[in-house]
Amino acid sequence: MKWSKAFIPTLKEDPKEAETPSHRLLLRAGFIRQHQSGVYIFLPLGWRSMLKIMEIVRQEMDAIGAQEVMLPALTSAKLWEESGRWEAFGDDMFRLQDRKGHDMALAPTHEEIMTDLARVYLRSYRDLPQIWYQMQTKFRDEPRPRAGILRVREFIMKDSYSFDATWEGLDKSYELHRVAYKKIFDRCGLKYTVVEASSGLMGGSQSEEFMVVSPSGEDRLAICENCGYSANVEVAEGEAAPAPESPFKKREKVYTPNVKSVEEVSGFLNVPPSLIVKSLLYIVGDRWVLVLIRGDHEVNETKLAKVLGGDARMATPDEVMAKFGMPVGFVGPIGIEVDEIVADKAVDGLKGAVVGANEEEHHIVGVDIGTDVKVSRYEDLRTVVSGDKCPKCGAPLKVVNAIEIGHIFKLGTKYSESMGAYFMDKDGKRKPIIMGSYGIGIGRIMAAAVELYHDEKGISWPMTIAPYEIDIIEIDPRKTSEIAEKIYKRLIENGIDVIWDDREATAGFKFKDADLIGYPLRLVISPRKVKDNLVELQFRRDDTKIDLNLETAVEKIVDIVKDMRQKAER
RNA sequence: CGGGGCGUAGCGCAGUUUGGUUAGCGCGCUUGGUUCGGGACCAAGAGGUCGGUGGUUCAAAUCCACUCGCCCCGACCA
Repeated sequence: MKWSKAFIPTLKEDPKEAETPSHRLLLRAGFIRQHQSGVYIFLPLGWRSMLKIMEIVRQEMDAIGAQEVMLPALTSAKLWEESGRWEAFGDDMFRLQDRKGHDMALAPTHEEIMTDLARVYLRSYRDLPQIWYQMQTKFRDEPRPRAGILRVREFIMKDSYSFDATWEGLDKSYELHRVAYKKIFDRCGLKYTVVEASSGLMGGSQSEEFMVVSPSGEDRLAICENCGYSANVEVAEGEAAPAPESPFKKREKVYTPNVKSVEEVSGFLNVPPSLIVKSLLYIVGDRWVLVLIRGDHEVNETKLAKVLGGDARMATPDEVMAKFGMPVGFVGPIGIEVDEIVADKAVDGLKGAVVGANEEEHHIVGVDIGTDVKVSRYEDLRTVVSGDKCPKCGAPLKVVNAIEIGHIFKLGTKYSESMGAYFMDKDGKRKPIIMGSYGIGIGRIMAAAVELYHDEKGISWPMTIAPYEIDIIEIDPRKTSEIAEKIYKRLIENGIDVIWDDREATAGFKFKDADLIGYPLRLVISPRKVKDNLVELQFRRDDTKIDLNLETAVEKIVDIVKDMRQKAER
């Protein structure tokens, strides 16, 4: 591509709406443009990178025997009603009606459509296993799109689905995906971790996420730098640091006027939050459950749902007032009449703790949880925090932000059963197809790469997903265009993705653009060096430069590009 | 949905508090010339429903009401 003919609208100044690096740089470098909140246009450079990512994904999916299809984005409400997700998706689903008044949805994911296909054609164990995938636009009406293309309402996802006759088969399909995903992300040049994830309430037995650690990410991971343990905080385990010794040796009720929150209690009584026990009321069906957790900890709703059941919900202040006649801030475990008291493990054995007195304006100090409170069971109910001990090796855990770029998931028979996807097994019995689903966010790979590889000057792409591999910069096009064109053509002949900056502009201008966009290589052609029969090759990543002899430059560059394509594969 | 911020030329902003000529500045754009290894210089130009609607006023970018859109924090959530 000649730059003079290209549509690459770079911006000299930062767009004010962009804060995260990938958002800011992708806008500035002319990769994307916003159309509305959470909806983006991919400009030529951005689309080239997206296509390269998709091609890597395609190659690795095909390599495990997966077959590409293209499903509709415009889907009938009927299928969603069958699986129960017409309701379950709620406001996250974009809905519309056709002229006849039929309900439809813009698909947020494709389990239902795939299952619908499978139930018609996969009738025998002889038809299994199958892996089908597609790359297409998904629609989710996110309550709050953010960070450019990191969280959007319209996005391209690779989603694949496996169909197996046996659970061992599912394990195999899952493992194939896990290996393929590693190859994909390696080839995209990303640094990532694979973490245990929540299998939620879907009844799935296993689920892992592929995460790129980045301050811009929305997910949070607990990682152990000592033994490599890593998990999404939704499911991560860890042992809390013990609370310090309490100043309260004797159990007594104290007057705490207008002091409700943990912070206020901590300040008023001059006691660390870890010695305060929060008492939270949950309603499970028609039962009231009191949940105890340390003041410096947060309840983990995913874990709680596992312990109490999926329908558990926190009681509203009004409900608490109606049943117990006091504000939530003064609820406590002593003398309260509930159906069960469940405590987090970190509360076990706590001595000299501070709890609500079940009486307005009062707390009780010096409480020994084991003896003073009737706890029916201690469970892991809290979200781990930095500094907790690793469950595997005991070293301190770190909690970091991360971008989820892929998720693999053993679905089991949820969809096949609800939608009637059964096959006839060897033994003549009719059985539900065992499914897995596996997603990759194509745009998120692009954004994650920018988050990972950028500096104050701009982006620095991995060779494999750069929009162009090399940028030929002419310092003075009037004097060197013949040489530049010859090299340009020969690089193209050798399969190199090259852009030739033939614009009438100063050298500095071209360098700034090149730095911003982040081409891995630059070939600088200047009259000065050409006189000595030389051209200069510059590397974006480490800002090094080497001189190449004009005669052998092309061969050398081809070797280097090929080498760098490999290196991204690690 | 709660809290905060913003909307003035393609982009970034000033002007709004205290209403008053023809709404400015930088970048970008056009034309001509000079430059040519890190976002060049000189000269001349083009470009605006001041997000929208309604109101107050002799007079509104500026005051009032409503409304639309965008960003950030939180809540929610595949």
